Amino acid sequence: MKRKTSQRQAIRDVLADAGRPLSVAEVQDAAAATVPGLGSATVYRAVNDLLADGFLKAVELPGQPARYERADLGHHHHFHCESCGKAFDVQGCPGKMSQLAPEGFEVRAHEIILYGRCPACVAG
Amino acid sequence: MKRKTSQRQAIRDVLADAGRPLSVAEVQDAAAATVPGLGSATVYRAVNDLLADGFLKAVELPGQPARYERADLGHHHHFHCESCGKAFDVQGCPGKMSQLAPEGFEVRAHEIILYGRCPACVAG
DNA sequence: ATAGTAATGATATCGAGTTTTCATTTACAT
DNA sequence: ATGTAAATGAAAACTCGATATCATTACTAT
Repeated sequence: MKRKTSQRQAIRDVLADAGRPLSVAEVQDAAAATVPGLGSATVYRAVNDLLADGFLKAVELPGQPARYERADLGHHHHFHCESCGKAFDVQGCPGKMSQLAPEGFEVRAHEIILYGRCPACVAG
Repeated sequence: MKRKTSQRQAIRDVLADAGRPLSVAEVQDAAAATVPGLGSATVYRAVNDLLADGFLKAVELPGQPARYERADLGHHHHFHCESCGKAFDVQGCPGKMSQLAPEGFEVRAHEIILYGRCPACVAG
């Protein structure tokens, strides 16, 4: 049976409150503040369970380790800061992406990724 | 000094005529028809040289090995077939992507990736 | 034709992310 | 409190794309 542990609770909390997609390394760093000594294997296991539960969904960016965010966020896209490497959510979507595809292609989904610098990096 | 070999010629030809981004494995398969026994290390080396020459540019899709296509193609985006795994070019772009980003974000570039089934897989 | 050296191909190695192993710890039903 | 089985953490192993090594092949300037 499934058990509640401080590790899993901390990992879930970090992801629930992040407001942006986090990598396993980012989750580990953040959750280690609550649970010192937290191991990466534990984070991987917890994240995979949260994915299976449907609480998280994966955000894949080219050439990057997978990030994870709450599955209940609705349609949106992502911004990848080329300076600090963090990923952010961007609301809104131009829509009608399917029309870009040539005749004969069946579009099931789309992803838009913006690249640039986040506010913190623009300021710093 | 640089030398012309049948391998490099075949690799360049395959990429020049592909009409879509090819992975190293795809290049190897296609070029092996012209140059039997072609090794993957040779393809990696030739592709890296063509990148350095500016003849190719890399196309990165999430969770996929890098693909390569001609650098002279102009702004466009990509379609990834979830059935056969091939990548395709899609012309056109909704434009004004920068407006999606929240205040304070500096957008330098964007990528749009469509997912679905290509005509061959829809038919098959 | 020959020498010099870049290119090739088989193989080993690397590197980053992720999973597995396993001894130990710990949550939880009893 | 106790037993048992799930969870943890450290380390090893694994995956897979990409690079490096090295003996051999084969362009090309002479």
